[in-house]
Amino acid sequence: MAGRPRKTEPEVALAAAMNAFWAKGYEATSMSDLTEATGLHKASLYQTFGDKHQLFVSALKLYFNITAKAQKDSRNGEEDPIKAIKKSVDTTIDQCAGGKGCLAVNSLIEVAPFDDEIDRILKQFRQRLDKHLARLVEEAKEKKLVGKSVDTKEAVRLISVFLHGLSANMAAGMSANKARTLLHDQLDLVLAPRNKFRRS
Amino acid sequence: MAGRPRKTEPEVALAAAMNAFWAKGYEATSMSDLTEATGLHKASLYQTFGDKHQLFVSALKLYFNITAKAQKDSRNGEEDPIKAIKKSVDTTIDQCAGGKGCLAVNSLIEVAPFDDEIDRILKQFRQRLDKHLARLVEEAKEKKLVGKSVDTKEAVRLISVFLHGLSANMAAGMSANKARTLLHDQLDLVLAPRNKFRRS
DNA sequence: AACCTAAATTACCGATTGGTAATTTTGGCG
DNA sequence: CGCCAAAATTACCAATCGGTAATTTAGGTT
Repeated sequence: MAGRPRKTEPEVALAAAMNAFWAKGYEATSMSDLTEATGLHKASLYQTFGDKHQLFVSALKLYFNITAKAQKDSRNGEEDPIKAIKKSVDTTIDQCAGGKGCLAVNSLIEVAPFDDEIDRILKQFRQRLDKHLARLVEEAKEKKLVGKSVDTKEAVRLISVFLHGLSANMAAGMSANKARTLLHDQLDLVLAPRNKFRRS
Repeated sequence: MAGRPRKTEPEVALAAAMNAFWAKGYEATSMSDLTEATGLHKASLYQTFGDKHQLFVSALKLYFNITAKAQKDSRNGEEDPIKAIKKSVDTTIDQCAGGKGCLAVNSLIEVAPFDDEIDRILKQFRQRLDKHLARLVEEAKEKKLVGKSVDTKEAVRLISVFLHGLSANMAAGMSANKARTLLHDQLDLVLAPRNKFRRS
């Protein structure tokens, strides 16, 4: 029934491939980069994961599962929703550290504009994270930790877009500490009670 | 003294090359894409601009000159520094419109991490734009249009990072209108008098 | 031990990549 | 006109790209 045993588990190889794409981007990561990263020969990669594009899709999905799990974990044992928000976004920052940025944001710029499937996946991913943040903001509003005047959707968007910007900067060398500092300032700004006096 | 007259001015070809890089990114833009875009044959491109990398450097520099000029123009005839800030960033948004994002931000993610020269150029570019914004914020503070408590450097960073995030989102389809709306909210937040009550 | 199955590996493919050398065309100028 | 310089063009290159077919190796099963 069983043939020759595999020397590398597909999950391990997929994680290695994900890291390769993460480090160099989709186009710049060649099949030979992937064989080197995974330890699998080219033909084995094709047999196990399909072509380069399918492998990238699988890698992206793995990235999302890892990210989603990290987000969930960051919530564990944290009652204060504000602190939960901070832990959540800090987790995101940590993921972007090391000059890599966020794989999702990198792909958003590099491949989503020319690839409908990737675009769909990334949109879905973004929506999931936004909803996660939105729930926390709503919770904070219910617990009066944040003013009613704060529009949840708007606040989430302002945070989300800011995170995209941080990822871009971290991909190009911004330190995790600086990113965290800026992010916390942004959170304070967005979640603070709004003053009603708007400039024209 | 003079040889055969050129049928395409180098500046025109360079602008076309810049648009090609802008539309597809550095890696994904092949020499044959560039010949098609510029109308010049491959060998002519090499003779005029050097290799692909040098051409990209020249294209980036052109992009910066165009951007700097647009920023300057947006200031003309505008007394109110706050309005000048809005016009300035709106100009940036307009430049990112059409699903292309900002060439500088795209390159920041795609090529800066692996290319010291590009990294240097982009850093310089960012600093220049930040200084431009900083001048306007300072001016606004002097004219009491913005509270003293606003830290100029910090405010500029918050705006700049946000712009990066918008560029990433616009590259993946966010409309210019939505981007403008978010950006204006961000400006209102950042430039509004800060409340001193910070959450822990 | 022989067999079967599936993973590993080798060898190969056409197309495209970035990049050059050699040649032809074109117009200004003496 | 005829020469010259520079742009245009053609033809070519090795290397690498993503992708496949054929073959070898290894281990569980009978």
